[in-house]
Amino acid sequence: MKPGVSPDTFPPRSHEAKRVSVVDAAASVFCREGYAGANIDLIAAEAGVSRQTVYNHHGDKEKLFVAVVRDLTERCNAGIFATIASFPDQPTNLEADLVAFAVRMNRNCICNRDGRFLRKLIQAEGERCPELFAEWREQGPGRTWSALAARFARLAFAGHLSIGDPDVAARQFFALVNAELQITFMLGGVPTEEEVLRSATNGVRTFLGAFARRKSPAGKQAALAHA
Amino acid sequence: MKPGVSPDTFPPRSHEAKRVSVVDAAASVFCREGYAGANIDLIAAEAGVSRQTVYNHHGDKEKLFVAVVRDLTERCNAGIFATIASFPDQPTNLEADLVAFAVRMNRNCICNRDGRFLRKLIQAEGERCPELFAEWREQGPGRTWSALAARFARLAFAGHLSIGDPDVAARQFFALVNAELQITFMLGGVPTEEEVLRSATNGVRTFLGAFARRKSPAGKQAALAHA
DNA sequence: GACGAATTGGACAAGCCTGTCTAAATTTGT
DNA sequence: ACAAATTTAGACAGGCTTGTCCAATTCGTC
Repeated sequence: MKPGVSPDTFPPRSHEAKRVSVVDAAASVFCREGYAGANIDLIAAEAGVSRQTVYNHHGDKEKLFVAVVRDLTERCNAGIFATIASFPDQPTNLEADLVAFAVRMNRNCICNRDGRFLRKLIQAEGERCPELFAEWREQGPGRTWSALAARFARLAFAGHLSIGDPDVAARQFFALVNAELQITFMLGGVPTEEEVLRSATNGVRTFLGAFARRKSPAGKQAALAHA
Repeated sequence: MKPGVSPDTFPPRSHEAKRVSVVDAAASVFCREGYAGANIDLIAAEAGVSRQTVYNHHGDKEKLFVAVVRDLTERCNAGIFATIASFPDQPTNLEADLVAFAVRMNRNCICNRDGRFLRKLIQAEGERCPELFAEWREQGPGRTWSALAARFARLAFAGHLSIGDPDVAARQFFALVNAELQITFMLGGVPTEEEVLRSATNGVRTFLGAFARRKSPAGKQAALAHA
């Protein structure tokens, strides 16, 4: 019989599943307590395994930490690129499409578990492990920013935007869209769906105020008689 | 020493100076190593005092940490308000004045020692001490943001900007102006003067692209009589 | 059902850190 | 110069954590 239906206890897991459990629990504890304050016993308990299993899988605390950061980086990158794939290359309603994209990016990459944890680990331990986080910087921002800039450049090329430097525009887009969430992020909190939507709406509006083409390139925006 | 006889010179200079040394060293070590990883012996050595002196002045590690955060908050707030006082209320060249203001704010409040340390402590330990950082939130952002919003509202009232919500505009201004420094901030680094200037210039340009009055795009706005 | 591999729980040593204590040296105010 | 307060170095106990070892148990697979 399979005793895996009890919701309170851990169902039986494979070798690999336990490895993942340990990394997940370690991410949570490292974030909550900091590297020095993280306790292997607590990680083991939170993962539902014995302490010995943690050592069997990952060697020691430092190696476990590295595994956590690599894991989070990989998963976050996957989420970011998946979301970038949904960038509105051919928008029907530019403002609404960009807001929706910004909200997706927030929900799937920035505010979700992996995104919050990775950001906090980078902030807290970045200086302690220069080479590890230099690697993250190449793998993460180094690629995602240029991918995003390419999308904005395409929007501009198609006549939807009037952009000088696409890299600058991409960074400013995210700065604007998250402008009202900074303090929540700083304190490690999770913004509500309403806050995310409001910040994104305000941000996109300002972004388009600066970068939207004012001469009605495609014809649909001609309805908006501005000044 | 007779207590109460000389109310003007209560604390011997060296005594108070040592207290400050300890707080400064503690800020540095708490930031570098995290709260749990911070070692009182190291703090004492870095402050140039004995460990016992640390305990004499501040009681225990937790109290020392609280003293550090309060100290940094106070000093940062002073710097922020001093810089806000230099906000260009009557700009001669709006873009240049706003860029200069943004650069001042960065140099004096965000990138300096106190600003970097306070930000890192908030990010790293904010969740561990909710009441302490709730207090910071009231004392710091709660006041500085509304003061800044008031300055932008005045600029709008004077006809230099076309703003919907001044609070939103203030937050977006700083988001834009620091847009290109985010990763450096995240890793605890200090941007160069050139990076700060470039980010501020790009940010202000976009900000004005969204909020500058559109009536006279290329002319000198200072020529208009202020009503 | 049986066998090998993985897992568990607990004991264990070694090291580190906090916070206290003491006696000696130093500084401060008068 | 004197007396009180402060500072210092070092020792010290108590607690906690890491990483290892091991015997007993459970799991996966044939």
